[in-house]
Amino acid sequence: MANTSARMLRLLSLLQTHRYWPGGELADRLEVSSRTLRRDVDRLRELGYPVDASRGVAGGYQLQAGAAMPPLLLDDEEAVAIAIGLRTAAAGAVSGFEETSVRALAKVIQLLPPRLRRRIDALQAMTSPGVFGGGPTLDATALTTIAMGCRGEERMRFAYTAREGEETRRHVEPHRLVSLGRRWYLMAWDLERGDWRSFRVDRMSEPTLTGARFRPRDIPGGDPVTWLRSRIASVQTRHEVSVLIEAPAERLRATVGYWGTVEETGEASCRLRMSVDDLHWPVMVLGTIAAPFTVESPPQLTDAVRRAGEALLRGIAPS
Amino acid sequence: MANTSARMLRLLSLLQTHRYWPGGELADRLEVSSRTLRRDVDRLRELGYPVDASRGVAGGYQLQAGAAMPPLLLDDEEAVAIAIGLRTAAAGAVSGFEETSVRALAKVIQLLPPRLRRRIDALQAMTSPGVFGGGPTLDATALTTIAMGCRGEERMRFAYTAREGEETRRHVEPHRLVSLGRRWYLMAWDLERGDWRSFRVDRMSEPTLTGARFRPRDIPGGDPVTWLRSRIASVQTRHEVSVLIEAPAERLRATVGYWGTVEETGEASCRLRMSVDDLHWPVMVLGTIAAPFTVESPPQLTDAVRRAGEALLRGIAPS
DNA sequence: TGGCTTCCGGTCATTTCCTGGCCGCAATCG
DNA sequence: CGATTGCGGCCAGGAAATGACCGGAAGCCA
Repeated sequence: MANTSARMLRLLSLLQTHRYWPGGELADRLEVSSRTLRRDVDRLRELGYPVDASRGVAGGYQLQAGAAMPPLLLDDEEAVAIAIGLRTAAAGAVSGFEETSVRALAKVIQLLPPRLRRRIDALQAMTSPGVFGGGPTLDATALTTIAMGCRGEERMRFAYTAREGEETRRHVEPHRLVSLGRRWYLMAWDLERGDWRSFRVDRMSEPTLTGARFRPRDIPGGDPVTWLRSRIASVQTRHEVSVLIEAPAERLRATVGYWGTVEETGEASCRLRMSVDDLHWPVMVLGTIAAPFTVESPPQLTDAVRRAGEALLRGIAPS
Repeated sequence: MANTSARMLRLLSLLQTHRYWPGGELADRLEVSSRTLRRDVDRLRELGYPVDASRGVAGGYQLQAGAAMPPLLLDDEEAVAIAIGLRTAAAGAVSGFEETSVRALAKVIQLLPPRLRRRIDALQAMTSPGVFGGGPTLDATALTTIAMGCRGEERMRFAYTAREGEETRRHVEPHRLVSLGRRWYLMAWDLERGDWRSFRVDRMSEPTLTGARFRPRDIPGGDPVTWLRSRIASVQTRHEVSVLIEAPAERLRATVGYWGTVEETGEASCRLRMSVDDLHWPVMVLGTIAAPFTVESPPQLTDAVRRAGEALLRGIAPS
């Protein structure tokens, strides 16, 4: 019953946009009798989406949060907002959520009407490259293309610039996209070489889906992340930063927020700990709080602080 | 037909997770004959969701992007990722999208099963407070609550600390949430005062929905943004930053990305322009690039640079 | 080229269930 | 107390969904 299904979706959509709807109005909009509307509401409830009803003079229906996420019916604006949000999250704005975001993004992008997709691509430049991002700027479109390949089990072609600089053309079955350190890696079965390979996404160019599907192979060892770690020579150097600061912990927390932990060490002093790839970041924090501090570790941070401080003072010196 | 509708949703869900599905498998999962499956696919097409079918030995069905966004059927992970992404976007990670993101977020949050909502709340602290955020930390939960009030046309109560510091309790009909400058404002009809009022969200505390609905009133002048602008005395002071830097434009672009514009002024020099609320940000850029520079404007930036530079050097001096 | 797989859509008999109308009932508000 | 609004049982007519069967077409492979 195409009619019924469509009507149910419209009903869901209505219930999702406004919070309350009087039954009469819903029945009106859906062009059914109020008896049928009641039955539709029942059907939604049977599907597990709790529709709350209140009686009385200002009664109405309301969709509540239930055990499962109902199908999200989005208008253009919302769809774009979601895509944009996922893209910034995928770009590393919320650490730990890069992979999940990319997967969700691939799904959304794939379903997004072309006109909306264009709107999002037009904002391409806005995907601020990680803000002092450790790595090179990453093309969000490429990332989603690859994610779509993994999701859809579809073969891909791309050009790859190896570490040594030579460029090769590849034809692979993409399996997993993994974010390690600050970099994205694709784990794939190389069709020409007949073996598993890992590729750094920032070294791939023009990834395209060929449209040919494949049956996923068993991943050696079962876990792509451990497999990747074992393959990747260049382990990201991370710095464990620890600095004593003579300022109340409160003030510091307001500045660094999530990006570090602040322990109170005294009434007006605290220790800041961060784990970063790039020392610029703690340097900036220190430059901002304008309070006396002592670097505990790592030693390189002292150098970085000195360089930044000198660079700043040199800039304002009359030249 | 609860059965049919539910099946259509399941079909949509299946088509959204993997990219290709052989017809037989779909029919199997949905426990219908393959003829019925074909009819279901047709129904989806009639609803405007283009389902692509390919024949031949590895044929199958595939949901394509169409004219309208299909109902998104999300699993837990995806729903959380979307909520997280929207929250960071609402917090200002993508300028210009704050309001849209908040609206979409309100919708998602409202439908999110409690267990997922808890997961997101647990990440509350991660909404890094704007990264040196110009304003005070904003409670994302409060923001969503207010947005839900606007969306659902539901009255709200909250405590409000006026500029002068006195705290009052308010009872309002929330109409619009607007992000102006770096601040959020609620435009609402104050029930006790019987007039329109604007409230700064960061001055509201414990906003709660009362559950009572209201009919939206006509907004004076029609446009909430112009209305708000006319009411708000405190225009956010923005700094127009301009700095000459002796480094290739390329290098700078990689650092500042979207957050500023870089003009080439010579082979190895360029001008950086930014428009910011908070001078810490350009200071950090300057400290990072480690290249000679000259501040053109604003004058306050010179002071800020000096303060930061001195603070940094003082910190590493043996004390 | 032939064979295999897979999707396509027409037809038909059967069964399901959707719909609207009618009713008495219950909850809520003023 | 009365008005409003949702709730759900019952009924009858009719629409539609389903499964089975079919010949056909398109793509892939040897």
